[in-house]
Amino acid sequence: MKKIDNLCVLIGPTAIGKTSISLELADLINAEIISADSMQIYKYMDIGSAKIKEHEMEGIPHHLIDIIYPDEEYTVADYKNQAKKLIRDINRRGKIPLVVGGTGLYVNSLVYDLDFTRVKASEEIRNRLQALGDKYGNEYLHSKLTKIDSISANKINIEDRRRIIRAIEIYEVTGRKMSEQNMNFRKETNDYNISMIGLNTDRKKLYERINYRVDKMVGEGLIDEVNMLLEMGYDKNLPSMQGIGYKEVIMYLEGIISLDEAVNIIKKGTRNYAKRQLTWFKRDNRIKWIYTDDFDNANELLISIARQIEIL
RNA sequence: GCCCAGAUAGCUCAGUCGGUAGAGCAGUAGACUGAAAAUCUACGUGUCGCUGGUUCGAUUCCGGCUCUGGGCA
Repeated sequence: MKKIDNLCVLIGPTAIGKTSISLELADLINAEIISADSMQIYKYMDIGSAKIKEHEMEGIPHHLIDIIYPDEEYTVADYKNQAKKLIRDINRRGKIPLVVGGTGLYVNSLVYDLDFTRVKASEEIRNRLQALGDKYGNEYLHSKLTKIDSISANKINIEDRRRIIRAIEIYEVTGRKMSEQNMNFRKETNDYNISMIGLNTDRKKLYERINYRVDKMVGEGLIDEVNMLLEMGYDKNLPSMQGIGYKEVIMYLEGIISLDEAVNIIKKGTRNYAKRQLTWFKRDNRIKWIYTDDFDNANELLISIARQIEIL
C-alpha cells in the first residue's frame, strides 16, 4: 500500500501568535513551514503583513513567503500547486510539512478536494462583465446567471458582483455550470494524513492584541513602507495594495483621512478580518482548538499542541 | 455659592405635542471553489440618571436630589 504524506496545519486568527509558536513547534517536530498567507507572498510588503524576518526564522525553512512582486498575479490555484509540491518534497526529506497561516481559502485548497485545474481567470471576460454591471446593475448580471445556472445564482447574493461574474465566467469559458463543476463541494481530502490545530483566545483579548499590533506596525515604519511601494511604482489599485493597512495608509498619504483615522480604520478592519477568519475555520470539525489563555507559558502551550498532533 | 445646558444602546446623539424608543459608529452571527487581508449577507430591550408629584398611564409635564459640561462670582 502506498504511504500517504503527512500534513500538519496550524491556523488561527491574525495576531494570535501563530508565528512564534510555529517556530518552536517546527523545531520540536522537525518540520518545515509552509505559509498560508495571501499577503506574505508579496516581496517588500513586510511590516503591514506582519511577515517574519529572515533572522527570526532560527534556521527553520520557510516556504511561500516573498515569492512574487506586488504587481504580479497570484491565485489560490497557484498556491495549491506550489504547496502540494512542497508537501511532497518535505515528506520525502523525512520531515513534516507545517502549514501555518490565516488565509482560509488557501488552507482549504489543501485540506479539501477543491478543484482548480479547469477554469482559468479571464481578464477579458471579467472586464466585459464588470462594464455590463456598471451599466445595467447587478440585477442584470444576476439574472444573466440565473438563465445559465440557476443553482449557483440562488446561492450567490445579488450584491456579490465578484462571485456572479466568476460564475458566468466559468460558463463562458467551459460551457459548463459552476454548480456542476463544484459537485465535490467541500469534500475532505484523502490525499494526506492531516492534523489540524487551531489557536484562539477570547475575543476581547484578541482585539487588544490586534490594536496593539497595529500601533506597533505604525511605529515600525508602516507609513514608510507604503510610501516606498508607491515610489517604486506599484499602483494603489493592485490587489496587493488592497490589504488591510495598505489601502488605509494610501488614503492617509493622499490626504483623504488623518493618520489617526487611518490607524483606527486599520484596527477595525483587522478586528473584522479576524472575526471572518474564525467564521471560516469554525466549520471544519477536524480542527483541534487550543485556547492560548489556558496556559501559563509558551512551553506548556507548545506541549499541548504537540500532543494534539495525531500524525506524530 | 448662583445661573444656564445636559443626563436615552458599548460610544456620539435623535425622538416620544404623555401610550415603555431609533439613527450612525462600534459589536455579533453567517457565506465563501482561480482577486480571499478580497467580496458579500443578516442582526437594534435599553432600570430613557435617582426620587416624589400630576395622570387611567411619565422616559416625556412639574418639584427635589445626584452627576457632567459651560458661565458668573
